[in-house]
Amino acid sequence: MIVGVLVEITNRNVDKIFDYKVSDNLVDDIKVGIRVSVPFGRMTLEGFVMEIKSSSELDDLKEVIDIVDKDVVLNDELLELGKIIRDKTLATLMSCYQTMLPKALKLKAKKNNTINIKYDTYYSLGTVEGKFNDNQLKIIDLVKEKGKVIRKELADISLSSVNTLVKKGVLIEEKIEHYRVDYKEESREIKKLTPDQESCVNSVINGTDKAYLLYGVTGSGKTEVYMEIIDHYLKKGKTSIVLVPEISLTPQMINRFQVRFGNKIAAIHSALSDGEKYDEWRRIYRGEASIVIGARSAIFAPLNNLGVIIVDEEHSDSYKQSDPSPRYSAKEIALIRGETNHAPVVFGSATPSLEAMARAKKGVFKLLELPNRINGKKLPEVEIVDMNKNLGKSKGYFSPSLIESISNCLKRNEQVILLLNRRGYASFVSCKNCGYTFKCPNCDITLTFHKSSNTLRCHYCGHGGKVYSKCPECGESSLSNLGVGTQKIEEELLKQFPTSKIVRMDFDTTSKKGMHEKIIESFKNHEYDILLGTQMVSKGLDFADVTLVGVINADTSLNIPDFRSSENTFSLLDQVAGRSGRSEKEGKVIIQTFNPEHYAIKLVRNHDYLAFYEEEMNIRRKLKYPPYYYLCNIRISGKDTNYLLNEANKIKRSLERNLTSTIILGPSNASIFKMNNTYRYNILLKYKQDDLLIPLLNKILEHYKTNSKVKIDIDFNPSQML
DNA sequence: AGCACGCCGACT
DNA sequence: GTCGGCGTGCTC
Repeated sequence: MIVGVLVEITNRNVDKIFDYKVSDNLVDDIKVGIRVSVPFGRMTLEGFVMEIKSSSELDDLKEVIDIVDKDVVLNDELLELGKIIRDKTLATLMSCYQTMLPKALKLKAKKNNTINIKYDTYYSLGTVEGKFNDNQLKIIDLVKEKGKVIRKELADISLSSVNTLVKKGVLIEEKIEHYRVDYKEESREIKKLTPDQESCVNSVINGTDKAYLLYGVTGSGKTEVYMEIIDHYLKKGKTSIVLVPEISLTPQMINRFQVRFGNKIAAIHSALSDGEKYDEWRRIYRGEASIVIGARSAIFAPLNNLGVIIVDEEHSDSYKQSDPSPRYSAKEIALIRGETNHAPVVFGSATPSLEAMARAKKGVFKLLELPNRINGKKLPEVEIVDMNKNLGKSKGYFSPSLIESISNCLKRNEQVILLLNRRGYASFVSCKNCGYTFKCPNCDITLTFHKSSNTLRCHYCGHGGKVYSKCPECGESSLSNLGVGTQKIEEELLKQFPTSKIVRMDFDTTSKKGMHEKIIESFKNHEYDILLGTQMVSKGLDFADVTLVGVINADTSLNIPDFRSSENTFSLLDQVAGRSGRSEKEGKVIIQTFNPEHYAIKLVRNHDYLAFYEEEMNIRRKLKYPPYYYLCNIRISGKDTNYLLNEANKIKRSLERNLTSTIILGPSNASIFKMNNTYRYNILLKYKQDDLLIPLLNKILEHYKTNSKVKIDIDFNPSQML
């Protein structure tokens, strides 16, 4: 027997199958998809068995040293899926497999993990013979009564007595696997669905479409729809995956699923330890959990019999992995797994991504709508405050209107959420007086400020410009790249409302484990009047007494150098607006901005997503952005700038020579041009369809794989390009 | 990823 | 004459 093994090195030079002989004593346990250890050069490595065969083209083979797993860790579906992801992302196959597995099962070049299966020790009765003392008799009686007793219980009597009895054969010791995560019994408390919700559920469970877009306003009860669909498949013996952005994977959210489905769920989130994640993985693998709820990587859950895949908050950019390769989109993988398992995929959002809505309009996804809030309440009234008119009056941060609304809200003993928009809070220049920002004439994105060269540059095409000392719009010398933090806002807020209780929720205050949850709980319990936070407060929170949402600065996210900045801004504002007035009391929203006429802000007033969609689509078409064109970013990095730029230009010329229908931009400096003493250039591709692109990029990667001076990273549909 | 091989510069 | 720099190439 010969096996083809993919070894645990994530490097293009060895990302291929190596053949090994299998000795007779291992033959019976060899399966495709298990891990084995093999000699590799002078090293001993682990690797996945990719194929089993009887002959090899080489005749001098080494032998497999040992088998690591009894059971398959990569089943046929995942093995195949890895190859698809490799082909789509141009990552190494090994990196694709590594991202599919929990840390405990990843191959380990070094002994970097010692995550073990946890066992509980139990005792049962053996042959009861001889004389016993009091402790021993107590133990024997207890075991006799219960049949099997956990070590901890016997330890209360005497552990040394237990040990003696084991030695004599009176007690038999047994280790039983124990999961670190515990789920309560389900209560199967099912809420009555509205006719709208019911119709959405029926469309999916009776439908024949491969994918659905559930477009439902904030508070319209999308989660209930998901749960009902899942329940339908559960009753048919089928399993489900629910993808949620990590930020909304809160204990409350998990609890909602647990209340309904009890221990049939497995929740995979960042608060779990590696050991807990491994336990959840095994429960899924063994079919003990049928509903997997988790962030991006949960799309790789080793479920059999997949019935449906839900992608909640579909517009979230967290579904795209951008940093370590493979740069995959969990949404795309959801469609692939859906297709192979004949399972529908349901994408849900109150502000769908343009890509999703465009596909829905084309009929690629079936559109389902929930136009009303579940409690019959209207969406909150939104007031847009022009901060240009508030200059000087309120030291910038709070308009009289916001102050008044907060004050009224506090008087009524209701609660306030304030959003400090800090997205991409960085290096763009804007006028403090009028809010003017510098934009690229070619790409219509905000230019980024480069301190070192004192220039403004476009990260898409490389267009550069000098920094002005005066604002070209209003002529004031008030250009700055300053920003504010939540701490500063809290101080200002306390000056205005000295008796109010304010809690901050941002990266700093939630970095400690459990703090996020704690802040939410205490705010819910009315220990605070005002919740002040960054993007974290915009999603999923559901507080009955919040009747005012204030956005302190709507513009920051509008100015980030990204063609999606308008989309992200509209989505953020509409989502955060949805936190207000979710229960009986009517809600209000105040948005402070320097750009009151910008469509991404103006259209939030009437929650007019569809008007925003139309307007933004026009821009995308004109500027050749998604969903009209696909993007692909090629990053070229290395230590030697001159050499690098020369190679980048060579790559550009090669692309130009071979691709006829692709637009090629750059090379331009990446926004963080120098990082860890390596320099980075970007070449950006825009294309509708180009069959020659992937083969050509593969050729380029092949050409540079032995060149240690140039590193090439390719990112299809990048969510951001740093 | 490691590790050896190999071909040029500065030393006992 | 040798030690050692790290560019290049290979690992079933």
